[in-house]
Amino acid sequence: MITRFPPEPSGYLHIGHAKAAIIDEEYAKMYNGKFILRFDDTNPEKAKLEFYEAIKEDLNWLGVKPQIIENTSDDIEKLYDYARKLIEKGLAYVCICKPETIKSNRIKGIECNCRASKVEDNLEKWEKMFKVFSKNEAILRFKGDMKSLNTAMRDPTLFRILDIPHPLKGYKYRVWPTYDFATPIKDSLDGVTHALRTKEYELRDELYFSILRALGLREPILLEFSRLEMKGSILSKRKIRELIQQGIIESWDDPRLATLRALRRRGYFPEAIREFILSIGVSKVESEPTWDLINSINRRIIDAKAKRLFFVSNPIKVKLESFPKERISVNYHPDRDLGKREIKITQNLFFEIEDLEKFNLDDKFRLMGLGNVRLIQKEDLPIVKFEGFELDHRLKKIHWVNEDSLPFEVFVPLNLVQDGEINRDSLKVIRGKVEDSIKKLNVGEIVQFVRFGFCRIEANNKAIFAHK
RNA sequence: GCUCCGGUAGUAUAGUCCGGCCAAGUAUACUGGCCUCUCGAGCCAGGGACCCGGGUUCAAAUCCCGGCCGGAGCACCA
Repeated sequence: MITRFPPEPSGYLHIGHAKAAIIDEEYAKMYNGKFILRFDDTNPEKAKLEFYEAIKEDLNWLGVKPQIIENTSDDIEKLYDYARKLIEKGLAYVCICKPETIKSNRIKGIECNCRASKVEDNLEKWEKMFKVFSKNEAILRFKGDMKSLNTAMRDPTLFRILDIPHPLKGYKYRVWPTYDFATPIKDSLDGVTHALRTKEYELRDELYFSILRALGLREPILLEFSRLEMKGSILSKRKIRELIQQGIIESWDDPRLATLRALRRRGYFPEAIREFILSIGVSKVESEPTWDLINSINRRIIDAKAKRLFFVSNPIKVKLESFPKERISVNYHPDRDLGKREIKITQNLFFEIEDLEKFNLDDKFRLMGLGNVRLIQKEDLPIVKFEGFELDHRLKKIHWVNEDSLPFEVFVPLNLVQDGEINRDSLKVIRGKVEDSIKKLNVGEIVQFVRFGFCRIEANNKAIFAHK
């Protein structure tokens, strides 16, 4: 079994691409086959050099490892040969009608005069496409069926003229094949046995096989699956570009997006993405999974690895009285041995104001890792008095930081789409103080801020929230 | 509009091809309880679904017909 993942190098990969790539790879693995990464770079107007590398990087991070990496643009000459064969067989013709005419004829199901021209004329015009004609003056079309109910069969375009440099080939070619022509031939030539693609291509199956049959080439098995949508997210390249232009989001790795780069920034593990994709499966059912599904998988994976740290939002200064020790030692994890950190007990501590407000004067509660305290003054500078170390499960427990704690920001991505509308306020910034042991951790580490959630450290003063 | 493809709990899926073991399994979410130095994890329990209508059959989530709803395609993009 040989499968292939054919992204166009015109943007960053998102979780929808991950679905295709992972399914392709898993199928090949299951049958001890091969998996090909093919850059579908037949449109020099869209392909950009940076994306070839970016896509490889992202796939590598995802843990998807192709055995073969190739570009459709490496085989343009072969595709020219097949085009010529088709013309010689009278199965393709050069159309010199105006684009508008072609369009309206297609809608009406009318054949144009070019379709009736002789093979020799077509061959001559085909040659002229390389030198004489310019863009929009001539295209090579497949002789399908202008009356077919399947509009993909109404003499689709096989080659068009594009006078723009290609990121890999420069000005070497100006006649470029379309997806509809390049894909079946490449698949067949590459030995692809099972070509998987998303549902919106279903109507093109007939064309795919017609081209292969016309050329006498081996026919792979075509399989389609539904496109992945995520609740509250935007995957469309076009729409993301608009959002960036409008300044609503910052970049392609904005944590509100579902690009692989964004997921990585938030602390999603590749294993979680894979498990999630496999749980979704390959059916044609249109579904819109919620983030809960992937979050719970990711949580299971990172729960064991994430150090627990105290981050206090909306801090309020509170005086601590009668504490007998100068420093305490607190484990990084409740049940895994991830080490511990020393915390200096300063005269004043900081609590979350929301926590403090819930307590009444004389209430007893516990400062996690430190001990039990009683609130003996609530106004002005609140004061708590130490009352002992012994654990009492009935006591409410809160987290806290000391005076050496550092200013810190957590970026919390919310749904970018809410009730069908773009939510402009979808990136919440929560400011607060974090214990200074954050300095010992590395950028990229996943932590759990106690009673807050899992976050990935982005800098020594900033983290991005993944999920609860 | 025409054509094609879908429709199982709130969400995502298993089961549909080859009808019976499905008074429908699992995950997630939710609710309650236990446990816990986190609002995290873990454990236990609970409610919750076969789009509708006909037909075939001893038997239908599964096969057939009709309808309804949803999505996609109709480019010199992929």
